[in-house]
Parts: sequence; structure tokens; C-alpha cells
Amino acid sequence: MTSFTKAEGIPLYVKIRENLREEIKLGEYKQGEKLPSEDELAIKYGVSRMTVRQGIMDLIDEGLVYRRHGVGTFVAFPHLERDHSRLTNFFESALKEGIKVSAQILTMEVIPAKQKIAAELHIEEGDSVIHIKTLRYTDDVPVTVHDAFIPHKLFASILTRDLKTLENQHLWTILESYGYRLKRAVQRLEAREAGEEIAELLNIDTNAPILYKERTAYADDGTPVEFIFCYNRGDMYSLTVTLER
Amino acid sequence: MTSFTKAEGIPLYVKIRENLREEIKLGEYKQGEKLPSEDELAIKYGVSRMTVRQGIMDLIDEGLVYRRHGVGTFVAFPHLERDHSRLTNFFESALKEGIKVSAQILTMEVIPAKQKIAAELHIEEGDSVIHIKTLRYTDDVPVTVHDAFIPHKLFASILTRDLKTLENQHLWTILESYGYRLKRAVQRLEAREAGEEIAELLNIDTNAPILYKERTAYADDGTPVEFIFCYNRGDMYSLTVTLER
DNA sequence: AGAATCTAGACGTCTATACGTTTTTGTCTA
DNA sequence: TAGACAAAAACGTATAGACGTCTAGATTCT
Repeated sequence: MTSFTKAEGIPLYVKIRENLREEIKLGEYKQGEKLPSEDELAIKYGVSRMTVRQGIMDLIDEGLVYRRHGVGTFVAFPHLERDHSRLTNFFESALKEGIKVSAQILTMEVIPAKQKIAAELHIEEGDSVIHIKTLRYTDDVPVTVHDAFIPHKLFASILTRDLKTLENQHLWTILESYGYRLKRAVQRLEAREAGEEIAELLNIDTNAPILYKERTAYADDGTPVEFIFCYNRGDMYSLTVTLER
Repeated sequence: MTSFTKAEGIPLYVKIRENLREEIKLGEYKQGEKLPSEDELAIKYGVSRMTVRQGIMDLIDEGLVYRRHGVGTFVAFPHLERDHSRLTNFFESALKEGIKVSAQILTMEVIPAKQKIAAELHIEEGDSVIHIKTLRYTDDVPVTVHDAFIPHKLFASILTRDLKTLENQHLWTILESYGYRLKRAVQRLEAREAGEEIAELLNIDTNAPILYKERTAYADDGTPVEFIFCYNRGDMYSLTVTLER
């Protein structure tokens, strides 16, 4: 009997969710094994069935468990990289793998938005945008060139920040400090030849393959907060994404 | 008063969700505008507040609306390609855009799984897998070479199917007909040079850039059902994905 | 034995209600 | 007038119970 009581302001369904997650991780319920029914869990935790459901639903969205109507709830077979579906940034993921990352800001300027950028950021052509061109290194090898554009109107004061500070944290972290909750990013990917400018910056052949990426990031109210062009060295960069049904 | 009553076996929360979606699409609630409160909607639809919530929660997950605690529910500013986050297949998305797609199966064979494939499909090295090599065309131009591997044990009877049938529908549709609900796919992307074999099949230069993709598809219980290598012509193929937080 | 039926278990939907928390807004006081 | 405070509005969490639907397994009938 693990009866939970309301404490510390953490909702019961969160505690139950995390408790189940922990028990699964510890192997108390094994892969493919049936969890106790909602009724049983409700009794075990001393809560109502709806509260248990709310916790389990989160785990289903994550893919940690799955259900069969009329049968039960089961522990899913794990697959690696469960979190690659998520909006996660270069710093976080590289650091997890113990790779040394660094960045160098090449350009930081305010320019009028070209048509494409204006369209992506939902502003008028010619409106001011902040352009930040960055070269990123992993283990001191240059692998990526970024051209980021953010609306000047929303983030004007970013210009007063220290360049070193900007280099050492991800742009998203900074955007969130302005109160925008990043919710979603849409990326378009292509394979291209490097071309002269990128080849020189990355120190590779002009026709070497590049993973080209355009990305627009949106806050939870749908406001576009960032648009970037991104050129990644093909032989040193791979991108993992998860699609969900 | 749009009071909804249970009918046709469609759950109320689904009807409410779709009704709200429709009203938003029709512009009855505009971008950034506040929806009626949960209480008001509950009265309007003649249901309880929890039922309204269940419908709204779905729309939040989709990103169509967002909420602020203590303030209200608002229509999010739309961004295009909302559905590119989803597990969607080539046929579906190309057809939507009015592009003619076709496929030609080059090889279909049963072979013992190599180490990498076995690991991805959670089977033993040497276990039988079905290998299907396919060339895909859009508007009669070859753009993609697929090497798909599926566990022989799960899908043995696929071998008895007509090749023409297999060419004309996506493999996923077929896998689902075996009772596996496809839930998630993890893809790894790189930019590469074509190489001789692929260059010849796609009729491009040997060093032309290729968007190289490895993908593992999982059923909702976590069973891997398909692993593919995929070589896409860089200048004719782009991939759009959405990352969510 | 095989097929049809019944039934228990488990998830799915829905209600009506209560109280908590956050934000906004308006009023009242110092 | 500025600040404190109170109230209202809206979402967040939680309950207890009812009934629906689906699945698998047991039972019964043929």
C-alpha cells in the first residue's frame, strides 16, 4: 500500500506517473508485462480511477506503455532515442554524449527582412530582423554554419548582450528568457553541395555533401520566434528525429 | 445552443473537438482570440466541463489552441505543415500535393539478418528477414532507392502477395493489415555522396549529394516492424519534420 | 470437437461537484 | 495617488460513481 497524499503542491497524477515510470525502469513491471488495472492502481494509491488514468495517459503519449481496450495496460518494448522526437538543442544533446561543443559568432547585425524570412517570421518584408551568423564546432572541428534570424521587434534588447554570453548558450534559452515558451519547430531538410562560402568556413571541398536545414521555431501561441538556415558537414553530422502517429 | 447528444457511437468529446476545430477553421474564433471558457462551452454543448476539457486537450496537443492558466483558451497562430510531425507516408503526402508517384520493386528476397539489421529489428543475427529493394518515382523521375527489411517471422505471408499490389501501396499499410498499429518511427539523416550503385539507379553523378536516411518503425507495443535504408536524390527531395517540446 | 454464447475483467466515456491556483481587475485605504 | 486587498474569472486537480464497449476465456450446445 503506497497511498499517496497531496503534498508539496505536486499533483497526485504526476506522482503516480513518476512512480510507475520508476517501477518500470527498476523492472518491477517487465517489457510486455501487464500493469495492474486502473481499478487496482486506484486502490493501491488511494486515489480515484480518473487520477490514475491521467497519469497513465502521459506515459502512453511517451510510448512507455500501451493499452489494449478491454485487455489491459502493458509495458512497451523500449526503443533507444526516445527523446529525439523532442525539441532539444544541440548543446543539450551533444553534452549528454560527452562531446565538446563551442561556437563562434561571425556576424551580428540588424537588417531588413527579405521576402522569405518575413514570410516565415510572419512580419512585413523590410521589417527589421536580427541576423546572427554562427560557426559551431564539435571537439574543435567546425561542423555547422548557422544563419539565424529573429524579429527585432520582439528581441531588440538581445543586441545589448555580451557576445561571449550569446556564444555559450543556445539561442533558444535566450528567447525563452523573454517569456516565449518554445513549443514546436518545423524543419526542412535537404542534401546539397557545400558551395564556396560554406566550404571555406567548414574547410571542406566545394562539392562535398552538406545536410542543409531550414528551421522555423514557434512559441506555444504560434508566434514564430526564429528562422534559421543551417549548413552541416555531411560526414560529421547526422540528425535523428522521431515521427509519431 | 448546439446541444450535442450521444449518437452514432461517436464520443461527445470528439464531436466537440471537431466542432471547435471547424469553427476555428471557419474563422468564428480568430487567431489569438479567446475561446469561450470551459464552463460556457459545457453549457453550450450541454455536457459536463470535463468532457469539454477532453476535447480541448486534444486541440492543445495538436497546437491549434493554447491556454494560459487563470486567463483562458486562445486560438494559436497557425503555422503551415502542422501535420509534418506525424507518421505519414510518401504516398499520402505526395498525393495531397498532386504529385504522381510510382514504385518498382527491384528485389524481393529472404536473407539472414546482418548484425546491424538484427539489432534494429530486435532479432538474432542470422534470423530470416525479408529484403525488399524498391525504386520510387515522382512524376516518372526516379528519386529514391529503398532497402527495406522486415522480420520474416512476423510477415512471412507477405511473400505470397502479388508484386504489383506491393508496388501500389505503402509497406506500412500492409504491415498494419497484419494487426500491428504503427506508432512511431525513428529516422537518422545524413548527407552523402551517391556512390556508384545509387548513382546508376537514380541516373545522377557519382558524387551528387544524397539525403541518406535510416529508419526503424515501431508498433505501439514497441515491436520493431521495419528497418530501411533510403537514398534520396538531393536536388529533388526534401523532408519536413516537426519537433515538439 | 467445434461453434455459439455467456461472462468477467479492463479500458472508454461521461456526469456533477468541489476546491485549488493563477491572473486580472477593480475597489478601498493609507 | 500608490499600494494593499478582495473578488471574479478561468483553468487545474481530484472525487465517486455510472454505464458503455471490447477482449479473452469459460461454458454450453450441437
